[in-house]
Amino acid sequence: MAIIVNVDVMLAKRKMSSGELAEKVGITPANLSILKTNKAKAIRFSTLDKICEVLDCKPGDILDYQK
Amino acid sequence: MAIIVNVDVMLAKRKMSSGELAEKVGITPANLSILKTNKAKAIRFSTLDKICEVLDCKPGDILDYQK
DNA sequence: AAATAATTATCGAAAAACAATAAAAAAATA
DNA sequence: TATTTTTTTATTGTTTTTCGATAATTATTT
Repeated sequence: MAIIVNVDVMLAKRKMSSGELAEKVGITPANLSILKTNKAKAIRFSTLDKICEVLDCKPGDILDYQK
Repeated sequence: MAIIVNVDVMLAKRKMSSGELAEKVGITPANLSILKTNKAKAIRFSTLDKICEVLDCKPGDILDYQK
C-alpha cells in the first residue's frame, strides 16, 4: 500500500540519463534523485507533467501502486 | 500536455459518492472536490495512496495525461 | 419545494517542493 | 586500479501548496 515512483524503466527505454532528464525537465539532479528514490512525499502536477512529456509516457508508467 | 485527475470513472464503477470517498480517504469533501475538478497543483503520495486503496485501483486509473 | 450532496471560496497552519550548494557514494571508463 | 563522471545524500532557506475548518453557493435528487 504505497505509491512507488519508478522512473528508471522509462529512462532505460529512452536511453536517457538521470542528469539529462533533470535538465530537460528543469529541476536539479538532486531533486530528481529524491523523486527517483522515493524520498518525495508529494509531487506537483507540473513536474509530473514535464517528466511524462520528456519521457513520452503516461503517469501510470511512472507511478506504481503496490499492496 | 496536462495531468488530468479523473476520479469520476472509478467512483461510478464502485458506485460510490464523492462524500463517501472523502470520508473513507480521510479528507474533507471540499478538498476532494479540489482534486476532482483539477484545481489542485500537487498531490501528496499519501493521499493518492489512500484514494487508490479505497477505490481499489492504480494511479494510472485516476491520473490521465493529455497532449 | 425541501433536503441532500457537491462545489466554491477564504483563512491559517503545517507540510513539502524546489533551488542552490557541497559533499559523499556509486558507477562507468580509461 | 586510478580517474572521471554520474548519482545520491545532506543542509538551508524560500516559495508553493496541501489540507483542515468553515461557510456560502450551486447543483442534484427526492
